[in-house]
Amino acid sequence: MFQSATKDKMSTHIIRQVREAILKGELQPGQCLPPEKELVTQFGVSKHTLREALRTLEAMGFIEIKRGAGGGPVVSEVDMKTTRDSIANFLHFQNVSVSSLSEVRKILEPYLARRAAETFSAQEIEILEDIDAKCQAIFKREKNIVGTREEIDFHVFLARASRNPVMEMILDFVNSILTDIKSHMKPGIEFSEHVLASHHKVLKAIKTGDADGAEKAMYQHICEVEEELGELGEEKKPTVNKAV
Amino acid sequence: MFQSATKDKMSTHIIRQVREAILKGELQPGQCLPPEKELVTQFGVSKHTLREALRTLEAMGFIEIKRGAGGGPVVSEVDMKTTRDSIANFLHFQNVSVSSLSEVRKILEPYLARRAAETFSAQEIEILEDIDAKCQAIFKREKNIVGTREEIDFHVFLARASRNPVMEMILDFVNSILTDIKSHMKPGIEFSEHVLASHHKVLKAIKTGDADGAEKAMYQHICEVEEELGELGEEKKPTVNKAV
DNA sequence: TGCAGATGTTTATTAGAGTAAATATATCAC
DNA sequence: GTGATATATTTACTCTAATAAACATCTGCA
Repeated sequence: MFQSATKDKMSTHIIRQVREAILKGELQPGQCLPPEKELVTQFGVSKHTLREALRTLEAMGFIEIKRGAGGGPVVSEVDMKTTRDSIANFLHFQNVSVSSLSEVRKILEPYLARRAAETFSAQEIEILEDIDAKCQAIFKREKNIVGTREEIDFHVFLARASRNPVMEMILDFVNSILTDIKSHMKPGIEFSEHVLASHHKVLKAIKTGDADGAEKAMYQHICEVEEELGELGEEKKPTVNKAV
Repeated sequence: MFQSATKDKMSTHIIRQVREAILKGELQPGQCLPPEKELVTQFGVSKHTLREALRTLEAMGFIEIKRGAGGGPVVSEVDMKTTRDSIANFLHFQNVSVSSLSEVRKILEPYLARRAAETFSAQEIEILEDIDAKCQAIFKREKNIVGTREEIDFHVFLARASRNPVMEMILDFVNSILTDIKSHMKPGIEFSEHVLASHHKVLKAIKTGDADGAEKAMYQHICEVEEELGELGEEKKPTVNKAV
């Protein structure tokens, strides 16, 4: 009914103003904000207060701060990494498990594989083959692909090709968190072998336009991963990643 | 290969330490951290530096800070609100649209409706009826249910009942963002009427254990919403929410 | 008992000064 | 001129010290 009369903190005002300016498009990603010294006078607050506000905006992913001449706060798009970390932190406090992640995968990914088989252009197939080749190369070198970005990319690319940013984001964080759990379980060499073989089966079906085959192969791949990880003992929470 | 030799900022060290302590469970949600004064001596940094670190941890959702006697930093679970905002901010910079959100819904929600019809207990059905009743009550009062939490709850509860935190989170943010877009489009009274009628159809199928019916009704509901919003003109980005 | 005020604790904000890092610019050798 | 090196400048980062505001609790008076 009435507006709350509680005086917010000064830094909150600053955060809100900058945030809204960015979301409204008045401040575009890439654009520089004035340096501390000037912002202090513009907002009429002390350096300390201003810096706290900038720190918060930085944590939210709205700005990056560079030092040195020509540096200062720069507006940036909120990126997947910031968001992924937030999701991972949230799920850490829920009972996220391999099976809960796998359930989501089993619904979404076969759908995406089918779509890929039906709609992929020659170029898209080439990219997917590239990703697959990179995985193979890593495996030859390291005898392990668990925990690499490339392993995830195979799945995320199917989502990216759908041109649906929501789908892509979901695939990204589900696979990232799952991979994080995996790498703590330290599966053996045969696990990576199975993954590569499955990817290959999916890829082949997509290449030949075999929608049913792609859907089935993907479903089976996810089930296999879930089972093999289940055998590897009790599931651990996604633990501390490097992010700060 | 070698560890990066770049000196991180002092506040980064503090953030990492506290964050890891919380993720490892050494610091439990609800637990109080020592007041600024003591943290300053424990970390051996100035008050300013410490406060910046606390501000960042606050933005990440790991702590809350209360002022006054007995106040201070309190460890808290990273909650859905923090995470939802982060996702909304991220998707703001992608081309999220009603159709991209609807595509995800069309895959996940019919599945959940089917599952509900197959497995819901009498108690769970009662809760769902309660939510539905609340929606009806709001509609009678306001002639509009768009933008209310109750509208979302109907969908999120189906996910919550699946006991899959990942699923629940996805349903929460997809429906929250969609509702945010909706409320900016200001659909008329008949839109709310259609939504309520559709919810009722889904509810009825779940109550009678009609899995096929529930699945189909939910799918149709989502398509209907997508179409009606499509007619309402070009889609707008999810705009500024109140969060700070 | 119950209310008003005093007291102590803790965060919020300010001011000012000095340090360290990154960049830009000028200088010098060739 | 070109390239490398030194210098200067810009900018964020850190620290100290002190005041103001919020909050909880205790105290004393009616």
